[in-house]
Amino acid sequence: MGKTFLFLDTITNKVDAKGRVSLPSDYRTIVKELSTEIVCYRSLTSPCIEGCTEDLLEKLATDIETSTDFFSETQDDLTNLIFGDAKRFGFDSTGRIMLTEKLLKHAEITDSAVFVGKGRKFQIWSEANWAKEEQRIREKVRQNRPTLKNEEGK
Amino acid sequence: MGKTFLFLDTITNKVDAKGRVSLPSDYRTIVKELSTEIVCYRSLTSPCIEGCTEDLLEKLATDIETSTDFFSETQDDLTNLIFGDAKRFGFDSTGRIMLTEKLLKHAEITDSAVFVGKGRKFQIWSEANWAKEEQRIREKVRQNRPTLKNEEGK
DNA sequence: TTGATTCCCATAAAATACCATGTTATACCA
DNA sequence: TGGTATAACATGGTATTTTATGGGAATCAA
Repeated sequence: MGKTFLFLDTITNKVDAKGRVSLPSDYRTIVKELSTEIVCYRSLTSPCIEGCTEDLLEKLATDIETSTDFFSETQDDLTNLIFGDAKRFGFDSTGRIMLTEKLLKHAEITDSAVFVGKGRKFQIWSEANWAKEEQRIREKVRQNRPTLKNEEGK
Repeated sequence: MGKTFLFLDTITNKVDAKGRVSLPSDYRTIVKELSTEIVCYRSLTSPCIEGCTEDLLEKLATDIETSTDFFSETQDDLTNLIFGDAKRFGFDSTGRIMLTEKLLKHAEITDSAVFVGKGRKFQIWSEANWAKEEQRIREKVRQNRPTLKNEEGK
């Protein structure tokens, strides 16, 4: 069991004409420490990009393999959905990754990217969409105090 | 505890008149790192080609040997189908493989091949069939979100 | 021979590494 | 505590490498 690391904070960086963005330096530290890479994919539920370490996906692959069998339809659909959309992103010596057109479009990002830490994962939003989302979340919490015991309820 | 090796992303490459296709460079990297080879066979359930490293097929063979009761007779038959259908594909110095007529026909591929990462495996689709398949899966997810208990890590 | 497969070369485009600079954050010292 | 030196960072620009892909020569089988 190695060390664990959390993606934290909310950081806004510029996206240049080629789609390059600086990965927040805290995130880069995590990647280096774990000797892994960043993987990003379109969020299934929100107009944002989701990211995590390749470690985490690797673990997911193993879990899927052991909980479903080689020929199951579930395994087929799940793996298509997750791994087919995910892409590995390495950063150069200046710490930048190059997001793809597909991801940028899904998240409606043009010239600014907001990195939002989510623990083991993080998200990348456009400024406008993140402003809306943050407001939505805070509003929801104000009206309905969260509880850890019942997260699945809804 | 080595690096992780996952087939990711969705990449479309041309199939030229001779039947040659570039294997995505990420995939080639995996093959080189593992000192293995690519194996392809007709999907048992979809109009697509399925591929993986020879390593994985070996693992499947071992699994069958050591836990015959784990596999039903039907599944055992299916594995026979796979091994009988599977063929090794090496890529040339420019990174291309040459798919067989049998495989191309099964997947209805003419001039474009879509490589879809599935973690330990990948698939190769025609553009038209993949568009349909992706839509089917995303529609399914929209109506019934899969439970990925391990998505967050442990 | 013919038709197919493998290997090699050429090139355009895309991805990546590298360099330079202004800015911000951090460390250091009086 | 305040002020300055230093390091880290974000970001624009450029150079270099990798990759996909077309075409041709060499090899091989029937």
